Amino acid sequence: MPLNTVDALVQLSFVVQRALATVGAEHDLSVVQIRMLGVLRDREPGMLELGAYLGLDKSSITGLVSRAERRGLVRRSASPHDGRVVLVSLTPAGRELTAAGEVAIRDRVLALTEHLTSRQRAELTMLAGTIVGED
Amino acid sequence: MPLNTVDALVQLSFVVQRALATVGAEHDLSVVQIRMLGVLRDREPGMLELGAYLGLDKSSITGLVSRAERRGLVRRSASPHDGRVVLVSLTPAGRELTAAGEVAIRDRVLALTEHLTSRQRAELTMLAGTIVGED
DNA sequence: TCGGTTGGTTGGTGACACGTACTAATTTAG
DNA sequence: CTAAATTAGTACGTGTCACCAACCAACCGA
Repeated sequence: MPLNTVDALVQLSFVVQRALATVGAEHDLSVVQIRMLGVLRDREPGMLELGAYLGLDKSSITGLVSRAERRGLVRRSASPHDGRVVLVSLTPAGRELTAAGEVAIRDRVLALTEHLTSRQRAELTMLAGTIVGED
Repeated sequence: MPLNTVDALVQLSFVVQRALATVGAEHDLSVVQIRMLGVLRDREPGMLELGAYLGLDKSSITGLVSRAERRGLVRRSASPHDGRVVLVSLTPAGRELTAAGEVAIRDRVLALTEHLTSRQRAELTMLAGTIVGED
């Protein structure tokens, strides 16, 4: 019995999230932490700004960053421009782990599309890109 | 800049999950609870079986069901066939909430596809269905 | 310079997930 | 037909993660 659009998208999201969680578990990372590391790849935001990227309250960010900092993945530093702001950035160890996770996620997610032709994969990429409003 | 397949799927999953979380929040339901209610729509599983559907450990299910039970959404009952088994089913209130959530989720998720033509929507549904291995 | 705003942290609460340890019921072996 | 092993579920402790409210320090505008 074919799925309707809603069920298909919802189920797909669960499958992808499970893939992310599985990869994360191999490195003791939660999905949220993976997202955070991803954000930090090419940014050095303040706590509040980081929270905006992740859709989290600032008080949630404090703990998230503290746990990652305790593991040496991330670093807090003072902003030279604003004494209130705490900038967050990847440490070398964090950057290394991020790179490794990136590869693992790529493999795992691409494996999900193994039954698609490359044409279908391109089509899916385009459609997903439209929905998420790629720039 | 167009996204690659992996990023597109990952971002799409976050967008859909956020939609689910938003709808859930309107009814004080987490995404996990929404999933659980969805599973129970047409089943009356034991705790362990429910855990298998959700990919959760049995010890996680105890709390999940207890919280829903406390809210009157779900009911525990003894299995007539196996004295060890606790069957979980929706109460009328739970069924009502599930139906309301279903409509809200449909609206919210379909809204995500508003920039797609109906042909694209059908294509996306088919591709997603292939990935999740619809039966 | 003083009052308001902004950025972060702290502390409290609650959901959720896991592993371990335990009980009760069932099944299997001998 | 009992004794041992397995199975279903709960209880408890730990940790992540999310929120809100209260707070402090730094900044900014009048």
